[in-house]
Amino acid sequence: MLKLTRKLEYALIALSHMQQKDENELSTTKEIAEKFAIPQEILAKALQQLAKLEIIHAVQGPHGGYRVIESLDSLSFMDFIEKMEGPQGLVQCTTDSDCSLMEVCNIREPIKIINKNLITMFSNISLSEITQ
Amino acid sequence: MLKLTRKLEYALIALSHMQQKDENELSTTKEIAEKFAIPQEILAKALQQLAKLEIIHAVQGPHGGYRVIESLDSLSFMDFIEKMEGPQGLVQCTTDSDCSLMEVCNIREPIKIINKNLITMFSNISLSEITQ
DNA sequence: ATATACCCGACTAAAATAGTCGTATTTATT
DNA sequence: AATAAATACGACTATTTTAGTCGGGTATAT
Repeated sequence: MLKLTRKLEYALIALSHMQQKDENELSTTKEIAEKFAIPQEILAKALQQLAKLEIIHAVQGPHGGYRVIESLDSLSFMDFIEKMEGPQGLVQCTTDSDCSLMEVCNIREPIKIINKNLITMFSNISLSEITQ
Repeated sequence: MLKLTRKLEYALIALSHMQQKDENELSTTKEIAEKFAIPQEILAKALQQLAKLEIIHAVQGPHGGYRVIESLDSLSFMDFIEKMEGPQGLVQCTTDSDCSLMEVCNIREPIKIINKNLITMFSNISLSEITQ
């Protein structure tokens, strides 16, 4: 219920792994999948998404692979999550604004505040703090 | 992914509703379900669980219903969540300690810290702040 | 007795998450 | 030019979690 998805976990693990390497050294899906015992196909998708988001750069062909593009300092954990998984919130009405209870709901405001605090907290964490 | 379950939402709405009332006034499942357009059967279960957890008190028979027992000041949002839904954490290894990655995982420590901060934040919120 | 309300377990449905498969594309190497 | 190593990507299936339903109980005021 408050758990990160595996996709996020795998992406973070991969980013952390790539971050350790030298500037121009590439990592392949296979290499990472084997090292961390992650299903290759699903890791592949996560990496493809990271590439599309321009968080990593992809090099195709033999001897290809991925490397981190942007400094992960400048990307917050919150932005990362939302780029990967879409808008997030503790309740539907923070992202959607079409909840059937809307009119009668008696916990909307307090929950909104908690939600805001949660998002603030995650926004104050840079990705590089996680991937080192 | 970071969303509260409906069970929690319904329970909070019901608690907030009951909290408005006088000390000894009872609320029935039907009354609450109708007022907030919540499926009666599922609300019933949530209320039964709250009763079992001794957060509310049940009175059976006609003219029965529920009322809040303990002051909701003394219960934290985190405890409430875990009483209702079991142990929570951003990743499995915070609650389970049997993740296959365990040995190789390179993001365990940083995620653990974030998790701890999240739990601390939720622990510093009292239920009464939400139900007023 | 009866009706109202809580109690509870077993079941089904729906949605979100996780994982698989097949095929295409790019490109270094031979 | 052929091959092989790598990414790209959509369609599919499986699993797990969440949500909701149903059917039968028990307690008790009237």
